[in-house]
Amino acid sequence: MENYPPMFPSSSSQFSLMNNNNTTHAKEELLFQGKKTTSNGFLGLMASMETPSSDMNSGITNSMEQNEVKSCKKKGEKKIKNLRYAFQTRSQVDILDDGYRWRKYGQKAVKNNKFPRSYYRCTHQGCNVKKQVQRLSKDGGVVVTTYEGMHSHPIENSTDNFEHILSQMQIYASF
DNA sequence: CGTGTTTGACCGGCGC
DNA sequence: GCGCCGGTCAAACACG
Repeated sequence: MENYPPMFPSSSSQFSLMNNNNTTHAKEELLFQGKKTTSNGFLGLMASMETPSSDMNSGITNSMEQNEVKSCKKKGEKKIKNLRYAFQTRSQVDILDDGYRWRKYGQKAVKNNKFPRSYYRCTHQGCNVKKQVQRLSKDGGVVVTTYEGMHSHPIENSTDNFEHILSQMQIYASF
């Protein structure tokens, strides 16, 4: 997996948290102050995608953050440079179906959090996109979804995936 | 029968 | 070196 075109328009709003004094739990804190650039209409999209999921929950606090994880494994540089996208969504359900098919492969309890974290992986062959879903112990209504990697294949489920919604939104927004 | 979930074991990195 | 901790594996299980 090299540089596939990311499915999220992610150009300018990029800040890396690797230089900060991130202790272990500072990473979760950073998710809250993700800069939302008004340029991409993506956040609005995310807002719209969680509404039809199950529970119109009206309060939307999602932030997005991307950091390229390079060179954090051993010494020097690293072969796999993963892109990580962390979303924070206010929803009652953990499963935010984005149109891809995910297989759960693990669940662990994290410290400083009473809710477990779930690990998912894309079921396409050759597609190593992973995501992990976690919710905050402080506010159980907030779900943090972290995508890792980029999909190298089209979306399978053509019905009500959010990219489909996005394309329609773009069509409508062009008027 | 195929596909996805559950869940304890396992493993590697890191701090002490 | 050891133990903790976060991430992954895989066998058993559930469900259509």
